[in-house]
Amino acid sequence: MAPISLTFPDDNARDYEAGITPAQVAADISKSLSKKAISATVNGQHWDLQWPIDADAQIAINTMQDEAPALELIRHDLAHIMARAVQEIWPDVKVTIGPVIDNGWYYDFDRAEPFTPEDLGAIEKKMREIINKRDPVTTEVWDRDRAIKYYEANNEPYKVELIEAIPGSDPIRMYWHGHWQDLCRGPHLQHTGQVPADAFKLMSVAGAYWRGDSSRQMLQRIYGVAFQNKEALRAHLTMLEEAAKRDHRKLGREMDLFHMQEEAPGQIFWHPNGWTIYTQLQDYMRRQQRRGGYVEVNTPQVVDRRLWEASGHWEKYQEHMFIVEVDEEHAREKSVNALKPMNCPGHVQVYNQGLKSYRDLPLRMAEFGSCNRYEPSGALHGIMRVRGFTQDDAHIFCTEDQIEAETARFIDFLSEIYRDLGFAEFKVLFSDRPETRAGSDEIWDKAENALLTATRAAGTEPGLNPGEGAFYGPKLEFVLTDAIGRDWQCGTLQVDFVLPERLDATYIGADGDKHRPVMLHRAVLGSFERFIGILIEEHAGKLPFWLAPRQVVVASITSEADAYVAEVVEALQKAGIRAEADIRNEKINYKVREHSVGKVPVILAVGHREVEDRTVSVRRLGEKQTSVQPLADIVASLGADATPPDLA
RNA sequence: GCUGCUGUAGCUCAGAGGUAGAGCACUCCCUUGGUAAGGGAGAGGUCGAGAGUUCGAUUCUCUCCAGCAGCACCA
Repeated sequence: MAPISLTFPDDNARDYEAGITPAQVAADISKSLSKKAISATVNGQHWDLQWPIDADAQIAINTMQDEAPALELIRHDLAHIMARAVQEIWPDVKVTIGPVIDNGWYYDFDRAEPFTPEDLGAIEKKMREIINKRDPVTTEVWDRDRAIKYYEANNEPYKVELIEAIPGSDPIRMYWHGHWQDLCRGPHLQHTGQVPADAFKLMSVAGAYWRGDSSRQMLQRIYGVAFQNKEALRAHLTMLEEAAKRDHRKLGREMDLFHMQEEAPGQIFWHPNGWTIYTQLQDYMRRQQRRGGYVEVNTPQVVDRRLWEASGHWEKYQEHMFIVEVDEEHAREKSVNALKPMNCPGHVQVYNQGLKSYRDLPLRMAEFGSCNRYEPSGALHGIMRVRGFTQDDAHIFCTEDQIEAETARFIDFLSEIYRDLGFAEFKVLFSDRPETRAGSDEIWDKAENALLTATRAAGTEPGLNPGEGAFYGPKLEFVLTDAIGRDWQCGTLQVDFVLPERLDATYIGADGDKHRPVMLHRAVLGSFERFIGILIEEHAGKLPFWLAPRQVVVASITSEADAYVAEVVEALQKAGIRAEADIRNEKINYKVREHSVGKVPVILAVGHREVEDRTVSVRRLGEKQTSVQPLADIVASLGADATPPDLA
């Protein structure tokens, strides 16, 4: 074999025979490294200690001190160890796939009986036994037919299907954890004992479709989390507990913001407190939109099917629409209507009134559009995914040449609003052309380039969602994250070549001929409902002062202060502050606790001293310290705090 | 929509084949208390809905509805 040169992170190089494995390299360096090694990084690629190296390369030997490879291996080996444990307990269970995910892994199984929470305990116990056995991990590359025959003989049809899907040029890699075998691309640890036995936990079982296809077998997926040590696991579990306290459904109850009930699934009963947030946000958005060059319109809720047929919704979206048929006896006309699931067709109707000139473009038409969509029952989630919601929707009618400038303008617009609302960071995703689509490649090129160029010009490199664009055009998604790390699309910008055509929108160009405008569908918040949900979770209920539904509670310490409490409340209200009195016959401790739990940002306590001095004792949410201030001062400073960011 | 789990007082939850309990919240009384729960009394439930088994069902079975987790969906 020809010698090869391996270069280490310290830039020293050593010569080895081609085909040498990192395990041998580690052994060559030192006995202790050989024991501690978990994997290698070869030319930037994560490399199993058993894989041969055939050419000159950069190499680093990883140990448990190297966080990224360590975590990947711990989680990946645990996926295999869990699958082995399951098959040792229930030999007839069929195994499928088990990848590493954020914080842990999952593995999908085909088993007739459901896994119970008690089963999870039994599996965990078995996993620890396997870890304690310190079984060696070994790997071989097999011939494709041999691997298929092997799995057919072992009655593992899912593995056969996986192999059939592996491209012909790729090796079929087999792994063994002790006697237990799995198809896997690797890499893995040296032996099961390298996995920390006290730093993982099985979390839950849920259904998952085989290969993510809802027309296929539903499997049982077991989720686990794992870390490098017990402390990190504990920290993660604590974080989950803390996140649960920020859940908008819980805070919505505690802060008396809204409720939902069986009779109206996926729809929200807003309480006075919640509706205050909603209207504050809407007022703010309305001001921003005016400033941003939008005109505001409003369009009908219940619309004859003819329009939905023309727009294409009847064909493509009907299963998500609430269809309204009036009882024939009462119907004036026997039409079939649908509640609008989107505002776009309505906006085109407004656009189509009167001839438009190229001088009218870009025309930015906004609506706080109430939409109803029959979302699948399993998709509903608090106020974040609902069946009745209001979008801060707008459609920009423009020419192809204006797409880029309008996109840039929109990203600026959205960024400022997100910043005002406390979201300095957000993800941007770019979805390009799907396989089935309308419009020529030429026009797609143009639209995709416009979106990308404008996004990059705004200083953001979007993530790519390949092939996930709508059939009518590419899109940008602006994604925010909830308390437990689930992503929610809020803002969006979508180019649409199709709807103007279908609904015959035109403008007269400088040449005197009719032309088709392009439509940009765009939303900043997405929907008020979802955005408020995110806002609550982001702030753990402690909303910025200007959005807080109850900004100030003035609490009496003694009933002799009642008259002064009323005076303070009135002064605050005159300054535009949402203030209320609490003169109940309760101790100040009780009142402070109750309003703190209710996330009221400022509590003003008044007793004899304050009445005497015409002051208030100020306590801000989350602070133990109080300060005494003259009434006039606090009215002025809270009045300033209450000013929305765009008016400050 | 699919898989699994759950549904008892306004909230958080306990309970059992013989028609229900706690804490908090609520109402009243006592208490006027200085920054996260003062004391006492009282009221409050068709045990998610319907059907079946049973002498008897809130408890067991089935169907439906809703919620939760995940998957699929998300113009």
